[in-house]
Amino acid sequence: MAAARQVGDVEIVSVDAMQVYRGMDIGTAKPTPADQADVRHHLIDIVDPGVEFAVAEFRSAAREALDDIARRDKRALLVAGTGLYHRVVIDDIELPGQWPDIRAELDEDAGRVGTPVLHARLEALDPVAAARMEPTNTRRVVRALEVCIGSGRPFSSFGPGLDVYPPSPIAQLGLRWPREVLARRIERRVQAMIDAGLVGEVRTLLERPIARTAHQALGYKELIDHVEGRCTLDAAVAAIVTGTRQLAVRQERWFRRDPRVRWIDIEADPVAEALPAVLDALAR
RNA sequence: GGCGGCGUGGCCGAGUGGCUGAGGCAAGGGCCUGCAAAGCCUUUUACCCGGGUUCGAUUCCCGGCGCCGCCU
Repeated sequence: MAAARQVGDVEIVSVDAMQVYRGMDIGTAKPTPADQADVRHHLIDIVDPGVEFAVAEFRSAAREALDDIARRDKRALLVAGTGLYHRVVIDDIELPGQWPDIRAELDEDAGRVGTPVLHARLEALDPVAAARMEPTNTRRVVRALEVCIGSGRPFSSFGPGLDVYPPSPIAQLGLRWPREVLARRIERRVQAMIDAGLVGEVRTLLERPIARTAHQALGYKELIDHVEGRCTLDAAVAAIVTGTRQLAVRQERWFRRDPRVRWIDIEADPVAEALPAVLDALAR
């Protein structure tokens, strides 16, 4: 926000798997209405929580937003929380497509015979892909098989893979906090969300159907458990805090692998400490 | 004061006279091509203290300390 305000012709693009959902405001730490009125934001509130929404849909929406911004001679400042979504937006990753029937069958098989058996099947169809995943990782094994069977091509033949980082005109900055500081900030942030009425937001959300992706959002799934009587509020809050801490570590690890990211170690004030680098990147 | 129970790694929690120590959580390290705020892999750390029995005790006995429950 500080950078966008200062520069003027910049619009913010949220690259976040959960801020896309309407009605999930407090728990996803969405920019306030005031902030959104001040600087134009994209990809926030674009879909109903009842809708199944995933990386492919996100990418098309992101492309449209970026085109729109370019057409109006503005510049985009992407703010990323979701590593996979971010990658797919900036790097032209080939997404193989979906075969729901095959997938449903595979999911059922996984439950019945166990994922390692499916992994063995994958090994026969696509040894390269099989070697790249743990035999127990149901999600990945099922998806790889779904693509092999559905497309008739090995899963590993799609695109160069996420581990290749081609040169990009997009400057990437990563802000990094010391773990202990981060832990304390997360505790405060979660408490602030509760104080701001997150439980009520969850109750409202539950009045209508929620699709899988929205349902598993950190801060929401725990509070749904509480609201539906499966745990105390304190337990839910504690789970959100540790879950957020773990997410932050996973995010850092994900982005750390991208050699194109330039890291800025924050000591106390992210705005003061990162703003020069952001402005510098925008100046190019 | 009496009686009973308990005391295991950062936390919860099984268990055993030796075959080197279930599991879960947390923490550390890592993975990731359509659920990604999700999913998965991996690593580290013990048996309250003192004495005794025994070839050998975290496990049995005695004492101490601490905690919990019941009684007075």
